[in-house]
Amino acid sequence: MSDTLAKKDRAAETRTRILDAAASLFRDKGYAAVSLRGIADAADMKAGSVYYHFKSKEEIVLEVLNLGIERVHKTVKAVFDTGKGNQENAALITDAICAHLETLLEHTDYTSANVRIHGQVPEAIRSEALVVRRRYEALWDDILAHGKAAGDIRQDVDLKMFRLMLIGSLNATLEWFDPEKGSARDISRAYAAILLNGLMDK
Amino acid sequence: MSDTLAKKDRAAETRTRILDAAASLFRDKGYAAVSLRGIADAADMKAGSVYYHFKSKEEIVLEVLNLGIERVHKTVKAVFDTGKGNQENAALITDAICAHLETLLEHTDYTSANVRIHGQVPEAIRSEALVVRRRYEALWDDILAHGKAAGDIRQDVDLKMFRLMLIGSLNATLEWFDPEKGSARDISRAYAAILLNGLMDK
DNA sequence: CATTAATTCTAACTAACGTTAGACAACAAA
DNA sequence: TTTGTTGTCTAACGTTAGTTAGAATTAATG
Repeated sequence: MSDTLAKKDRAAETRTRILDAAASLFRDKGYAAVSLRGIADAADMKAGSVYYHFKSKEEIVLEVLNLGIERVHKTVKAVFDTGKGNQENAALITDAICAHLETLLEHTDYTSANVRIHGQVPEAIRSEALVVRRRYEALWDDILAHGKAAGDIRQDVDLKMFRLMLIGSLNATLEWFDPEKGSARDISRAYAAILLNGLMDK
Repeated sequence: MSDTLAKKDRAAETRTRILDAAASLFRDKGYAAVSLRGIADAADMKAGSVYYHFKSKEEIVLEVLNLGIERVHKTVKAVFDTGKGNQENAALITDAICAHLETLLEHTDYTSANVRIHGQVPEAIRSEALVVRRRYEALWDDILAHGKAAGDIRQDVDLKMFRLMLIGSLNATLEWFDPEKGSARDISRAYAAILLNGLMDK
């Protein structure tokens, strides 16, 4: 019974093991620097066996990229859907920023792999991955439009540009983040405060 | 006369041609994806000849990285040195942001190569490049400290974190910048305004 | 137990990599 | 013209890359 289930899932589990290994390696070393033999090693198998589950390295990286975006997307969307009816916009946007940043820094290699290697993969892959990425950007456009409609946002801010800066600055934390020197939560709070209120006094 | 000079400089010119080619390729494709044959091609020579000027690929990338940082450093430092006596801090910081961003987006492949591949090079190289990078970060710490001393900066902002966010968000523009859709100058202005004043009204 | 299906492994292929040694060319000095 | 220096080229080296075909293994079905 659970045997049959386990059997059915065995291939899927191996697939996941390969993807996990790939995500972690891509995140650490970049796309080109990771070999299929390296991925296979980390997934406890031989290079040739990987091709039973994926037909190329590019297929693996595409799935890693998409899973990465989908995970942040889900988290941030949940925050927005929950809060948009009953939270102030400042609090709502702050929570959404925290959701993005904490997922990026703590919860999964997929998200950080996405950020780090998106610009390194072959163009055909990148443009496929862009489709999923655009959906996530659109979510942020919704969040910001929601705030603007309520009149809580400065009129002179270009929201497209703000969204680019927001996501860019959050993703850039990967380059220096060290959990020993400050929790993801603290960093999220500080980032949100600066993005919402700025640096200068008055 | 100018013959003798040209002769003396010939090796240096070739070196520069190699570095230019390498910077441009690294910027576009990442570190591992660029081959010495590719660099040689772009510099109009054969792969073996490159080794007359550099002893390894790592030596090339280290020089590209360092030249990249040094160029932004020089530009931003000039702005700071000129303005710190007679400019308001908001204007001074705005100008420094513009200097960084315009150098990054328009003036040289070296700077953008640095941003894109710093996380991809072998650790030995990265830690050498970090020395130069730290000097640039220290310049920004000076700029911000100068603003804080004048009382123009909000007391509750962690300046170390702000500096990380500032540089990170500026560098991230590389991922989407397209000169056809907006000049580097316009983007710089918009970024500075958001960083200094924030998103929210009041 | 025999058979079939689902995985994994072995072993190889071609192509490309960074690097090197030594022949060759270009040019200045003599 | 000969010589010496500087720079480039050719050709190869050993290694590793992504990928493939087919044998070997494992587990489920009859």
